[in-house]
Amino acid sequence: MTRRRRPTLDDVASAVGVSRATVSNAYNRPDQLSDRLRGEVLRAAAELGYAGPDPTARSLATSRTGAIAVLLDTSLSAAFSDPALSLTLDALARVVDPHGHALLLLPGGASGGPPAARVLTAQADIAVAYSLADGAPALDSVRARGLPLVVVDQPLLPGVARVGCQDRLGAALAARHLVELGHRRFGIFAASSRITPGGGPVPAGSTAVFHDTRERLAGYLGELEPTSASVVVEEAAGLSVESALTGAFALLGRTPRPTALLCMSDQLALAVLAAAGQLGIGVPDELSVVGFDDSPPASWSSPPLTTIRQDLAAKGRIAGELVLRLLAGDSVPSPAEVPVSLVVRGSTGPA
Amino acid sequence: MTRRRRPTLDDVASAVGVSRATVSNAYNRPDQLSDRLRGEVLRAAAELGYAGPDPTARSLATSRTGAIAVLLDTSLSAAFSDPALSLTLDALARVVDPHGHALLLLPGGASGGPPAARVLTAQADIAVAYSLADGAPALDSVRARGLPLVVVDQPLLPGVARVGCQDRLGAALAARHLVELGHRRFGIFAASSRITPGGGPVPAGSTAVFHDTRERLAGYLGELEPTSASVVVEEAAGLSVESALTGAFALLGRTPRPTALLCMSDQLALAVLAAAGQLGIGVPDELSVVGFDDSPPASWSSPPLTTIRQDLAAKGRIAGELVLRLLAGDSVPSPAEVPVSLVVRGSTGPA
DNA sequence: CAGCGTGACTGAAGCGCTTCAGAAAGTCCA
DNA sequence: TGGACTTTCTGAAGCGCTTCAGTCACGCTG
Repeated sequence: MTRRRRPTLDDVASAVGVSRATVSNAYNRPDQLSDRLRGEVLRAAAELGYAGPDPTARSLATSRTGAIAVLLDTSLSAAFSDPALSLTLDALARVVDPHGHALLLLPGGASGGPPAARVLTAQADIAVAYSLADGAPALDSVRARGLPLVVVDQPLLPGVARVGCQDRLGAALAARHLVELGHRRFGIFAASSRITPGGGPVPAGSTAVFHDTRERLAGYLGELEPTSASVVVEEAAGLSVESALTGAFALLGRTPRPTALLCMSDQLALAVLAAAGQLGIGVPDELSVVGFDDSPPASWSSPPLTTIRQDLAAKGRIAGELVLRLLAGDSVPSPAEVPVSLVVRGSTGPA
Repeated sequence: MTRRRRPTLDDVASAVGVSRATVSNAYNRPDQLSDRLRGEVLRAAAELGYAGPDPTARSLATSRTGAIAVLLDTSLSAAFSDPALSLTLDALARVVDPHGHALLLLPGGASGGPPAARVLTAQADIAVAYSLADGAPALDSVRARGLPLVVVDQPLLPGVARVGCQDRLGAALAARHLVELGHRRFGIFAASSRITPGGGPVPAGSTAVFHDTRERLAGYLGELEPTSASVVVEEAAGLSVESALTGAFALLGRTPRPTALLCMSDQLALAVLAAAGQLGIGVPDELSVVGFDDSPPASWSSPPLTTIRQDLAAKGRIAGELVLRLLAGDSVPSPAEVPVSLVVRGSTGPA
């Protein structure tokens, strides 16, 4: 099979005996030519095996690629084992899809985000960054290219559109709930939040590189500190379920054991539930656990998880709308935040 | 802020006083010019705010986009709630990433795959189809464009690279295991396998549109039929956890209740475990359950799941290698299959 | 019948880059 | 010292498409 050169617009044009522009119009502006001629063009195209304008060439001419670069902090499997990401991205995709935009995934590496070079050579009209660490090099590349940018759950940057959630408030709600239940010994469980993931106890005053971690921590502490309750902070070593479990065991092994655990995500909270189960610690009798996100698995666990609900689908949808507006040339919209609320289920009880 | 036209290669060239080709070489073939000049070029580029060759223009000139279109059967959230997909895609990404390829996600719609138009306009060098229904229109579009294609868990098509697993054998192993444990009343639990998802009992002799479902069913039945055991087949209505649960309840509500359930994925098996738990049916005492895939959650459940292991990461890696070979111009490699094996854990026992 | 609006189609100028066959200028060795 | 190489850089031809300013012919109006 000699792989003949794919036919081009010109081939179709000369086959029909019209100009190249006319064939282009047949595909892109049907109103610009008579139905008769258009039919003829399409027929000739089919005969020649011409599948429509080459996407790349079209992109060059229109300076539109139809792709949205999604900058992720981690590998794909790690990223998608987080239901919150899946939901958010799905909602985003649903918004932009009807406008012909697909998602180009740029997974992160060791540096905490996609390599700069990848971003520079990615074919995309706009970038969406999802919970990248502060100062990730990928963000500089986006800027260098002059690509519009939407950030999700990240600090607000000048000239950048942003959507997030009321992290601090949510954390405060969670903490207040536990305080009101009479708890005095607290543990806070964070995902890996330092660039070099080691995990373990987090010394007071250290600063996370992730915006949401920082904010939630501030929310928890803001509520707890006035009560003079005891607080320990533990950080998971990585993003895997295994490292979450390890961290959970460490937290439950502290003496005196906290009676209430504030987890920065449902994933972490579920790991705590699993660990507590294995250790024979009764939830909520001996231990109260609060999650964050209210992702679907939160309601399936036993006991079902008390958590902070944020509307992840709405967050994704908003991100999608920001993308569309930026792409339409609107000026950078003001940052948006989805509201949070406390959802009390079965994993919390009186101290 | 007047958004000045982005600088181009030419701008840099004339700023330095060299030809356009030299600037191009400075980026793509450093050996083609002296280090001194290259440094000068890069410096001028930085000064002008030139972030490197425009990806689209480069693609047009090289006829390489650096993107791999991933054709999915479902929405993103549905797709990524399946750990098997995440793992496979992650492994694939890791293989192709070092070669500069990113994944362009084309989620499926109602038609059971991405719309044909999306495929025709997607900027990609090659397509990877993951478990699409037979005859999905997206596949025709791929062919029409003359894009190379790698299919995963799909029937072999002429001129297409394929990787799958030993579905039929795996299913047979699972069934044999249960037969040997003395079971006589079987239930088979399939994911939604008809184009119009209704769910419910599956009449004997009906044909699934998904290759793996078909093969696994054949494997189960091939082992069970000679034993004259009773077999009922149930299909989930959709891909969500909810519909899996609904199907599980339906299956457990049959009278007489099957004592052994063969599930076509771990996800389905876990749903059965959850349903059994709620109904107070003891596993493995009153009910044996076997999954398929051996995805990570299979070993976390209680009881841990007996399942058919397939090396998902290997499958993804092989898919990635097929992609690279096709992209390198190799002729279509012969189809590959990852082996399967029975992993006996705690969810199966004597009848 | 002059004048004009309209529908249908075309010519040509890009979009920004890669690449290949040279040209120019050194370098080396006999 | 001169021919054979090398190294370094350039000119120009694409890559395949979109788009805009027209051209042309036609029918309509007053």
